Amino acid sequence: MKNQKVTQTKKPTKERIFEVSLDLFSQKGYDRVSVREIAREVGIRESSIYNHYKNKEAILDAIIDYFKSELNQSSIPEGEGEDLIDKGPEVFFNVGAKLYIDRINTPEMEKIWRLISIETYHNDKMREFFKKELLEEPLNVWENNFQIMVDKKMIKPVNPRTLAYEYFSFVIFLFFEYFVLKYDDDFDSFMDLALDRIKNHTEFMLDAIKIY
Amino acid sequence: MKNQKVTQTKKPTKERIFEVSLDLFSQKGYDRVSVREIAREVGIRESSIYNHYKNKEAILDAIIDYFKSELNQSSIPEGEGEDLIDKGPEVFFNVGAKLYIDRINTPEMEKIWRLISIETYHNDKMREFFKKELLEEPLNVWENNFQIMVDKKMIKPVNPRTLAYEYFSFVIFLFFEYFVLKYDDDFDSFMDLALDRIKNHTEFMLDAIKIY
DNA sequence: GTCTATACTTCGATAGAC
DNA sequence: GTCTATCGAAGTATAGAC
Repeated sequence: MKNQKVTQTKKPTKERIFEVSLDLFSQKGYDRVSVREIAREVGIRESSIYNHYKNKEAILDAIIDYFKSELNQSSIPEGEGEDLIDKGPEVFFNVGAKLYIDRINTPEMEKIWRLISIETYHNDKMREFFKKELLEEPLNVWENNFQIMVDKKMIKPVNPRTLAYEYFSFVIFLFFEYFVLKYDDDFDSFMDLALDRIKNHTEFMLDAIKIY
Repeated sequence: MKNQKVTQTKKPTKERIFEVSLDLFSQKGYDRVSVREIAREVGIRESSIYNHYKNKEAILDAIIDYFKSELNQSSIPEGEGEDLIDKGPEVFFNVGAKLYIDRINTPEMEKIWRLISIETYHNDKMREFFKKELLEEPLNVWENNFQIMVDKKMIKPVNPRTLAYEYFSFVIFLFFEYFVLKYDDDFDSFMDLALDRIKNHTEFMLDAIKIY
């Protein structure tokens, strides 16, 4: 409280650099944002940036680290998956959808998703992260779940890997459509746009695989 | 023949600039390729580039123009769509899949697809092109086709827009996976990778909507 | 921890000789 | 149509005073 006498709640400079960088990176991409620009927006000189971050890339790394830690917090608790499956495919699909949406729930996370979408295209580190953590790992989880459902005869005996692709490719498509194609068109959040579409998708899939 | 006396078939400089630029752009993205680099690869000085193209962006425009003209050549002849539908959903899906694959059949087209995938992220012109020509238009075509099939009671009465999304989101996903995530991993062509996957996808969809 | 000043690099593009 | 030479703008980063 000592340094915040009046109305102004002054954030540490390092935090302001983080926020401004995220804003700019997510709008224009890492390459198209200069250190000068960040400094100007923060209200300091470029050279001062280097008192807080080793270099420009270190800012990006900090953002991704933040993203990873947030992602871990919203993941499924170990072992709870199978209990959920027993409640039937409907429930499982709904919880699954909610899980994705929860990971994009704040403005910060939405910006970082956008940033990752951009940088996946020309940043090797980012592409590997996307491939492993955001694509292969979820695909494996879904395949495993479908396998269990098939084994328990809760759904038709379709190849679980195929089902995983059928389910998840639509999710990736939604991300692509929202974070790449529509990002500047309007300011609806991902949630508003995605909920109905995911509902249609899960209903279609349920109809396709449920046992009457 | 006058200038090609010996073994060397010398392409015009303008063509070589086109080819080299496409190579480099598709590997590294437009921004990360310099005019100097193009010139070096072609074997001339940077200033000579400007005798053939007004500026760097004009090279990119030429590539996209080439892409558009190639795309038009491989599209469905007007009016042939409905005849095809009458042959049943199986045939229609197969022809549809072949249509996509035909558009990526040459190394040049594959490179341009990759380039478009990259530039869609930060080039406004490119993004609009992708949205209209490569996303919305095909979605509308598929929706229309599904509508006809529903009307003719060839498939179950599912919302045709939903079906269009279900079908097409998988295709977009394949593109994304191949042109963005896997591009440097191996050198299989898109065709080799996609054929089986598309087959699984169309079989799943057929099973989901066909009337027994 | 912020500033001024500056080093160093790379970029797209042009002028003008040949 | 190619070359040499060069410009101006913009980028990242560092040194050192305060």
